[in-house]
Amino acid sequence: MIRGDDVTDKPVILWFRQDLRLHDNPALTAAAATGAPIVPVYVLDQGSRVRPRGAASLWWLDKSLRALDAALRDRGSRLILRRGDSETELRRLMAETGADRLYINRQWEPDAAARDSDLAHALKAEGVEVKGWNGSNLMPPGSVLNGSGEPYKVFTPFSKALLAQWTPPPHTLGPRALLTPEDVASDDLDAWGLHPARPDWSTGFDWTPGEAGAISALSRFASGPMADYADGRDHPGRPVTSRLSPYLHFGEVAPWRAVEAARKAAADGKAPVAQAEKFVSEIVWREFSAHLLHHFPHISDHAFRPEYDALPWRDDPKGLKAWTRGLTGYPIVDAGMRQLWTTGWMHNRVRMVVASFLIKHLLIDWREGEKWFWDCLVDADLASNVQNWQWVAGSGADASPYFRIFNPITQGRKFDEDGRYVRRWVPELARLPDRWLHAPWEAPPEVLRDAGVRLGSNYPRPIVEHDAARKRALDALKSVDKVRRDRED
DNA sequence: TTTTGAGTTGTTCGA
DNA sequence: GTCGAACAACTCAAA
Repeated sequence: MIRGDDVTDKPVILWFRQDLRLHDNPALTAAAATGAPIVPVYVLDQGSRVRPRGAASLWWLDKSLRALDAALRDRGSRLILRRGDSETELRRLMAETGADRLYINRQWEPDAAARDSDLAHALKAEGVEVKGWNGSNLMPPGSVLNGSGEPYKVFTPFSKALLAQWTPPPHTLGPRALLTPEDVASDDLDAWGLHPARPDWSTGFDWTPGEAGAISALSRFASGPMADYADGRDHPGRPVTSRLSPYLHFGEVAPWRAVEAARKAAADGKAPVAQAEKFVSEIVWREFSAHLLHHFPHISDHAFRPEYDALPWRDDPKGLKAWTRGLTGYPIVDAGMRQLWTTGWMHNRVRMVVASFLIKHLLIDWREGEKWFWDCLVDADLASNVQNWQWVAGSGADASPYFRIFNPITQGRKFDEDGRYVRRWVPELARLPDRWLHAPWEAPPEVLRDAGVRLGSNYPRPIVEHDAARKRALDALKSVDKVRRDRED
């Protein structure tokens, strides 16, 4: 047989986006199976078609791209970096390399999906083969529907339906070797300046981005802390959460690997089934968020329940600033906001408390908080961020009822009962006895003095009073409820 | 079509 | 200190 100038020798472009891993990567597996040379590329596109990444997210991306490049080099390949408009850069790369195939793991966020769809149509019309796989979710968003063919709006039935339909995909190992053309130009990652300088605010970021870090975080979690997950996950001072969220966001581990690890730990007797399934349930919440954003794209910047967009939000720049800086005078809130700023992450329980405080105690639009989280979180994920903020606001699908207003004092006493969390992140209160730690303004003067706390001087007095703020929020939220009832009359 | 049961994470009040 | 009820009905999903 004469091969001649076989078209299969033209390279395949493997466009990495939120799938920065070599194992369990469907697009990579398919690309390797073609036997053709592969051009792995990441395009940094901070343009207008999708929401630009925030600063903490870019910090993570920087390290993750380095890890991916190193893993590819171990296999004789390397990561090609380009910056600019995705379509322009991919067309340029295809022209340079003669590639006529583009393989991707699909992105499900509506804006990214629309961009990809436009790109695929345009390229296909020019004879380019464009293929996509699902590499980021247990089930592709849009594929789980109720008996009437409608999207679920309640978590529990969604979860049951998803887990009933889902079957774990087989493992695929990353290829041992990848052939990549030598002469393809790449940007210099250092020149992208993704790591902060002047000042470097990331010195407290305690993370190992990349696939190896993801696998080790998962196995560490599954072999220990997961056994106490259902209860322990609520206590921010205990190291019981998986801390897998940024790895999942960037696709450094497939979510099905996390589910599999949980179930294997349960089968091996390392964790009770109920504890492992609680963790699986959190993975399914991630699915639910993606599913909701897919079906209801407007929720990225509007309430799922439209009447909530009419809430009489307060314009309060001083309150917002105090919240972002961790200077509200409520220790559990301040601890959370400082953990976020310092480490790029916040414990889930505390995320609810600080979100409830911003929305309900300060009556500030949830979108302000969502924006701040977007910029500060290494795990910033559009679907999850928006869904969770709307859950707290009460404006989302299957959301918290409007009269549920977290009491930051009670939450602190209940979930940070030994004060470990507050003392770590609000050191100026560290010497206060447990009894007063979550409400320092109630402490007798001599207790404050002995602990070195000077309210209004080295730690703020509460910027709002809980009872009054709670009543104000209830009134405002009732007015929303009235809007809805009036409209229905 | 109608009915029925259920619904992530809370707080406050009064007995 | 502990407990149940109220908060406020509503929407969803499935039988």
